Amino acid sequence: MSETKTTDAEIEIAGTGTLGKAMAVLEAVVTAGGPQRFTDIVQSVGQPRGTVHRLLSHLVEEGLLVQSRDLSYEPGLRLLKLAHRSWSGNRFRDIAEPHLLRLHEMTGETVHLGVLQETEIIYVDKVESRQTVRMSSQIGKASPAYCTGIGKAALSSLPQPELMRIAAKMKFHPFTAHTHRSAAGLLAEIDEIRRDGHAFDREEHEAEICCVAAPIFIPEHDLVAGVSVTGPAYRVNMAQLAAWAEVVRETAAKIEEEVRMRLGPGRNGR
Amino acid sequence: MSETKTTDAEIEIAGTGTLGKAMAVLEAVVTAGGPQRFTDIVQSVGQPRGTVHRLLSHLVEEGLLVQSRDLSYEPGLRLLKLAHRSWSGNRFRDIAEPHLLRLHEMTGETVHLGVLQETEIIYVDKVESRQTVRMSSQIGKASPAYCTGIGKAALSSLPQPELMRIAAKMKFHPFTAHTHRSAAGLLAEIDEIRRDGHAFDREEHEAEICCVAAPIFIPEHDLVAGVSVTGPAYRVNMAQLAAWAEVVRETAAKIEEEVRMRLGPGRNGR
DNA sequence: TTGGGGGTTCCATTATGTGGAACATTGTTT
DNA sequence: AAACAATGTTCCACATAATGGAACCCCCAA
Repeated sequence: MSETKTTDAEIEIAGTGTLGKAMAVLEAVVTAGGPQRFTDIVQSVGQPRGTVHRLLSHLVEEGLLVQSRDLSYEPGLRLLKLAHRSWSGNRFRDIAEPHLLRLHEMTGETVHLGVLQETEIIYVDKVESRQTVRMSSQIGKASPAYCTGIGKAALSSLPQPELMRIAAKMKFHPFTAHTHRSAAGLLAEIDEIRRDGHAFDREEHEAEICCVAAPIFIPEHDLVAGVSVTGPAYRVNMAQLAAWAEVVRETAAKIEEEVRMRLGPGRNGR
Repeated sequence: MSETKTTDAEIEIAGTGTLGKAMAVLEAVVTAGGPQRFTDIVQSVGQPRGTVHRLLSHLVEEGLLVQSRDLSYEPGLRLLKLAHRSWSGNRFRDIAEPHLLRLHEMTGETVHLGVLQETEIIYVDKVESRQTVRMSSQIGKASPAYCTGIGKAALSSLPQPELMRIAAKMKFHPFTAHTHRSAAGLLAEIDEIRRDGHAFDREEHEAEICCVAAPIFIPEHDLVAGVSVTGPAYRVNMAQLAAWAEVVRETAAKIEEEVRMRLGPGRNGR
């Protein structure tokens, strides 16, 4: 009933019934990055005050948010707990882990594992080089696909129509002087990446940060991902990155193979 | 109405209306630690098939779960993304971080920051010693309070009635030969911890793993937490831990102070 | 062909969520 | 001190959206 209406008006921000609204509120608070007061929240999600208030109290009861003494709302610990369990139970990450460690040993630099999710890639694991200032966990961080090594590598393994669909949704924010400004440039580079089997990030997302990445593509499990080796430009120049390209490709291939082997084909033909 | 029934049978797992049920389903899948089939899930949450099925599809639409080709359900990446943002926007962790790094430099061993949540402590940050096998993220992990250094330290800062309330809810699982088997022993130790200002974990949770911890108590923000230095028993003996006790206490004190300063009093009197 | 164990869909019923408006509280202005 | 504004909370008539038992549809094995 809810869908037969074919309402063409309020598409987009609808969200799935009640759960959707609750998640929108949760997202609003979490994304804000600081304590949010009731009125702030009402504004960011465009819902009536009464509704938002009830949703908030439900979220608090569930431990997804906490309300502090000054009445503002912040993320609760339930989210961390859930995420930890979902992360440590993730088979893909688990299979990839030893390969990431090996790649780290070979290169001495930071190694990332990321999964493509529409237009962005989400980091699911990381092996750190020494003492990077920011210590653990980029885990869960989302970055745009078009300006990261893993992102471009992952995109390159998609079938062309799918690539085009996703590219059409991208917004090309110019993070640095080297960031792609439009789909055209990206798509051209993707052709090269398909030919080479690996992608570079030449300070496209963050200045002074470069990487080489290779795609991991397992369509049977709807998994489009990638591995990368990242380092500061002053330490790893392009020649160095190019020299690592092969081991990165090999690592990706091994992960791909092992995932295929251990996870088997999704038994349902399509 | 669902509660006025006073059904004494399926108490417990009620949950706040629709959101609560959805979270129960989510929790069931995430906790299982592997792909869950529809029937499994129906069993673990005691809800009718129709209901569970709808909840699952909503959770999938929201990206909290994904359904794989073989029809089984697994955690989706939305959870990681949310958790990352909530973690990196966490002021307490942010304030504590430099102190943790300093403590790590002084001791050379792994440093943890954990928050008490009823009967368990949840790790919110970690500075790793070298290459521990398990790399990043214990972050989000929950461990029982009664057998961890941070847990006992945190408990020791609670007012007695609150301590008793929580102690009454504990289930004393004997992880090792040194684990407290009952509240009595724990409470006695807590008295000592109150006197000393620090707590030890003498292989009570995991064999061969010891730690010293000190409490961080900020009632104005309902924050009961702790810091610890952890190491393998063969490398850090009790004498070593005792020697570190003071810097651990100092670190805790500094974090406490800085949090008070930067977060201010919760402006509402009570 | 029959039986059984999944998973999915239907749909009448009503419990649940909805949201506008009144209310309470605190801080600011005249 | 009275009027005002801004913010959070509560109420409640209303209808939307969740409910859950039953029918349905596979695929597989006896």
